[in-house]
Amino acid sequence: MPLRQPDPDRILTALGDPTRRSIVEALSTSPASVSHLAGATGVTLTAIGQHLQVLEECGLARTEKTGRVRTCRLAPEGFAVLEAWITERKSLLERQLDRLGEILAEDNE
Amino acid sequence: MPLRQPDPDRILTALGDPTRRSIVEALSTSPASVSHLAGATGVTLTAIGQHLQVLEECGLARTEKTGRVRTCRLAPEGFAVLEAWITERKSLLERQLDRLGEILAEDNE
DNA sequence: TAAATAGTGAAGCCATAACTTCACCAAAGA
DNA sequence: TCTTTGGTGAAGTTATGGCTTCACTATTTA
Repeated sequence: MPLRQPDPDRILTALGDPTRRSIVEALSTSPASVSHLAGATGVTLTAIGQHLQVLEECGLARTEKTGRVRTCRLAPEGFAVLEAWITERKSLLERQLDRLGEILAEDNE
Repeated sequence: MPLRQPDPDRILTALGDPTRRSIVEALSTSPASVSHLAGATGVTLTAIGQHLQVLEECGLARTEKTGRVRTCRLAPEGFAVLEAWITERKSLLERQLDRLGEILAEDNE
């Protein structure tokens, strides 16, 4: 059972890896099995399993096993958290640029 | 001169590192010098320099040197690109969930 | 001018994380 | 039932990226 505790730190760490990004890319089209993902990324089943664990733990993916095949899909939670993080940085940054603008305006008086 | 060629891959790789995230965090409040960032992160000036290069190359930061002090600030470009990336994944994912909903609805007829 | 401060560049160390192999289990097909 | 397919777990290897040190340059201050 994965924790699925999405915080920006974990999420960004997870997305830092190119193979995991490939998995996300593949899953953004449609759900897929572990072996399908292995084929798509050119990596062993075991490796995919390990990556999936990371992706699940940070809320970027969800998986369920029916019979002998595990179906993997993206999860909205992680992406929502990540989006919120970026939005926050962007607004902080804009505030900075505004202040900079004010200072420049004052200097020109 | 850094390339400053922002693509999601580079950006996510860059943000995969905790120290680089600390730098971003620090800079989201206000611009800072290299030594200030070194103090804030508990890492050498050299290390900061290396991280800044990465952040600049992917359009997340910008720096300029006046006299002997290099001032570092966040750059909007990288964040815009990253935001676009997430938006894209989110919408692809929603499309998937919609399709899933339709299928479930058909099954219940 | 001397000393201190801010940063850069090269070179090397090292921990970690991604990956593999191997052995194994369980479901599905022949 | 035997075989194949899909996946898991443990254990080990290895490349890489983050960090350091050291030597150095360029500003700034005393």
